[in-house]
Amino acid sequence: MFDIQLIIREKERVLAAMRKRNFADINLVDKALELHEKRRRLITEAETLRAEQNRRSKEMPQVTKNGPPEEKRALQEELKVLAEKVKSFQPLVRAIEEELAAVLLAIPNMLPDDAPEGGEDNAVFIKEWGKKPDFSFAPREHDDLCMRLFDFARGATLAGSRFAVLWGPLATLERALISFMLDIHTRERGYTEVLPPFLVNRATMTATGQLPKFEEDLFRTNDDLFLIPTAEVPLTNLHRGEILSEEMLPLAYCAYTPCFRREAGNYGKDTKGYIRQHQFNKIELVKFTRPEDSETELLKLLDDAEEILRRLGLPYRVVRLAAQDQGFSSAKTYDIEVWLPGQGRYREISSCSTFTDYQARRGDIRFKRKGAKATEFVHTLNGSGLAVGRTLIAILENYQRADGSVTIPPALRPYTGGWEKIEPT
RNA sequence: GGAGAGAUGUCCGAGUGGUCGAAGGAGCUUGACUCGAAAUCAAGUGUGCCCCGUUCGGGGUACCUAGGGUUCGAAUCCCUAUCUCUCCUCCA
Repeated sequence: MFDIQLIIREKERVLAAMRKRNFADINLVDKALELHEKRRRLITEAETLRAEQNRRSKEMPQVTKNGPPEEKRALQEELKVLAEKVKSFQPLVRAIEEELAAVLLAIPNMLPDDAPEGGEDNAVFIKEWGKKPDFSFAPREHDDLCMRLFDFARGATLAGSRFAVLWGPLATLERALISFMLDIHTRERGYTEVLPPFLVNRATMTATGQLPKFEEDLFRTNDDLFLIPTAEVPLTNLHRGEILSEEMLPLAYCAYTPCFRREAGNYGKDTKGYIRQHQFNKIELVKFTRPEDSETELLKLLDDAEEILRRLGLPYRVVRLAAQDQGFSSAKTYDIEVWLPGQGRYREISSCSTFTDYQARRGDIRFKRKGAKATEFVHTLNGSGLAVGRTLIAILENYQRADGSVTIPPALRPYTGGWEKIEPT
């Protein structure tokens, strides 16, 4: 929910941010102002009448007890008319408020002034880590290795395109990665592990920003529940409608969940291999912070995600997304991109963002400072820590050997029953 | 799936048609006491919106799970939904 007050106070800045995002419906801002003004006028009028009704109504017990019956009847008649009038405002006000809410829900989050201009190609390089492996042979792509263990044909039989079955060592490797990542985040990085529902309702999807605008990206059930596209959704909604106390903050949660995405609009993109699936596993990190802490907490969260790649010895770089490439609800996003030698390029493996108070506003997630009277919205942050399937791909491609076998990174071996490699298939 | 009970403020909990934004308690804040803490005592302590004055208040309005309804008037009565609990049924 965009803050109408911000529009009133700083319309030009809001518009500038929307233009920077290359957001089409810029007229939403004027629409919001207009509706807000209309609503104010209506409310003022309706509440004046209502006050009159309440005032007169208070006379009723007195009149009933002591007054003559005619006086009571007269008062009743009068109040009936007033009540009708007051009630006639209800549908008008509600219609306007619904319209205004719809408009405010459709406006993307504000951007910080230093948000980089441009789109996908304008991401700003932040840093890189690790040494790209040197191969004495032409490195293969992940699905070219372990060919029999990635079973896209049977995935298609069972469900359709963009579904896969993993066999044997790959299934184990995926499971090992999940435990490995969760252990690091919970034991070393202070996150509380959560196992949330994988299906959520409309209100939950609306708070984090997937609804109402992006329904076509989601899988929906007959019961009007949605399969989560990321654990960000249930984790961020954990405190929806709550007032947290300042001492609780920052809160840090992590969760393993499968993620389900329609991938609408990605036809023909990454159709080969395990890169882009309708269902994939992800470890997600979510934080709730005071507004003044969100910047530093974002950097910490980013480092928590990077740590997984460092432990696994996978080379990566970090970029800051340009305005047009950023998510609708996000104010600032860092992507971690892992090196994939088979593809010969970096691919996104984690996206770490601050949503400032945008999701908190939509989900009514507030906190109260010690000693303060007023409540404030928290800031919410999240990032992948990491996308499991893509980590598996990165291991295969970076640790492949000439004979088609794959070395298991040492840090992971306690989780794979001590295996040191996956044999070629 | 069947039968019944319930949902009140940060928490616990009273309230069954008007004087209820809501008793009481806990918590929290401030003050007193104290070298300090604890204990004790006193005062204060929900949120959104609208209007007016605009350090900071004042007035109004709405909110007692949500949405409808009855009524001049609803936390209180009726209907629906959601959730929780108990019993039965079923189930990994």
